Amino acid sequence: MAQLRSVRVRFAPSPTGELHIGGARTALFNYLFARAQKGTFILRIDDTDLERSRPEYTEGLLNSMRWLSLDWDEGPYFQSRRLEEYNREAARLLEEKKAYHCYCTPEELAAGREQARKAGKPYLYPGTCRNLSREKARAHLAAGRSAVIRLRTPDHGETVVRDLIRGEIRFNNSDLDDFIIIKSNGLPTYNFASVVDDTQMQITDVIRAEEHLSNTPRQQLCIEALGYEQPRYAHVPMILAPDRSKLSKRHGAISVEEFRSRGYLPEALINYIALLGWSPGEEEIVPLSKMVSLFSLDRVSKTAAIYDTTKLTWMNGYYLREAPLDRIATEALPFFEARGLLKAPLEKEEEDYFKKVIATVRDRVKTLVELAEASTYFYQEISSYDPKGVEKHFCKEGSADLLRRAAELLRNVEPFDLDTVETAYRDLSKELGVSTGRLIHSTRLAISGRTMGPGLFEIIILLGRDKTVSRLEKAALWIEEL
RNA sequence: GGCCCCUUCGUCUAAUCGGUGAGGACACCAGCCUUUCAAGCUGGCAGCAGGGGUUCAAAUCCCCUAGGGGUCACCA
Repeated sequence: MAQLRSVRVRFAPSPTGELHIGGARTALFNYLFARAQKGTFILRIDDTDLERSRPEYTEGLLNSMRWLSLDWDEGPYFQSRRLEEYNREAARLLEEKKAYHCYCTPEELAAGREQARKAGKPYLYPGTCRNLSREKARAHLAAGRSAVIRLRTPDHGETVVRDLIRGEIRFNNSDLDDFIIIKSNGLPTYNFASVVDDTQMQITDVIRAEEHLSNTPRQQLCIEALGYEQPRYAHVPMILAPDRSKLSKRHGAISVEEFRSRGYLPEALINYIALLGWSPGEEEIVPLSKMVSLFSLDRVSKTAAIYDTTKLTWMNGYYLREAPLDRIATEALPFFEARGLLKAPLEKEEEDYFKKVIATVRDRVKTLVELAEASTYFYQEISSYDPKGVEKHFCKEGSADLLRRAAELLRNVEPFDLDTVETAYRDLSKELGVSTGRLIHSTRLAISGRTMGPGLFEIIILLGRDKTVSRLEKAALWIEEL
């Protein structure tokens, strides 16, 4: 079908918490759709819930979006600054008798619901105030009752939602009641505010989580009453927690900020969440720019996905290994600072060394937290030796001597470079009549405190002659004191 | 409970008008490589929720059952 209007989509979070991966993925899909269609991506903050909305959450939301490089073209718009729009539209509906004031108290409504529950019947607002006489209304007002505004919805017929992902979904209007569009505090409800904004902002495609599917007929009814054109809808599957329940804070790391602080790279997180509900085709490692050219809604699945950080972690390791060194250095620095290994800003020399350390260590870690952890011995003296390693490599006869001979060798070897040191080391092991492995393993433990890590000779060269020699001697002494 | 959506390896998914030994990725296991740990390479394990139809032929279409999820607020 020919595209008449250029595409306009929006991501409309409510600032009641940090951006979590479900929201991030909805934002991503909107972003991809907009970019793929050369359309406009709008950010709107749905902050009509006075109780729960916090400005600091808005700030966090924006930060997370920026960090993920989900840049938007318009906004952020704030619903709280558009209240006159909702009131104007509501007034028009009132005028046209498509909406009406309702004076029922929350207590009365709750009582009705309770009664329905007891009777095992579904509760629908009974329409008490639907055709209230002027006198009755005045009486309620005089009695100090406050009013809400409800939409007058059809009792018969059906409302059909045409969903780009799920096809036609039919709802009986008789199952829908006259729901509230303006609360007694004068603020619009979600279903109404959302619709007024979407129409006024000329949103062409509403792409959002499946949890909104059931609300869609209500919104379509609003749009119909307002006399506007319906947007297209696409409800993307939910992301569920590992226990199959709806994502919430109790499920551990689910906010973008948390992933960030746990040492995940934005490109890895983006790539991973894209795969939750969307399939790029053959290759799963897809950078954001590539995603744009590959993205289409008909490759979005209908099935809810359970998120599982195992694959994300693998992917993070991949990006950690493959990304340009400078980029990793930038991302890693805060983690090195947090461990007290470095303090920004770095001197030129410090920075060069830092990059060398990262280059040798990054191949075997999966997160930036691990990267910093695995780099400590390049910055700090050895405070303890791995106990299992001690048992294996330090407790054998002659271990201390072995290390002393190694120290002696390294003190004198020229030039102090990878090949020369390695050759000398192999020669030494022959001369001493021990396996090369034995010599290597005990050296590694002595200079890094660990049994695993980068190639030994890389560590030695990077650490430098002086530190290596002194650590070997220190270890020899330590063994003798055992 | 009413309404709505969904159901392919443990997890993410492919198989887009019915014809495949049901493909890939992560994880797991084994082997190779190797100074350790990773990485990499090779191989392996593992799935169409169940039951009925329709059809020469069903993961794919229809119905039922079961399971999961969502929603029914003066939350969004």
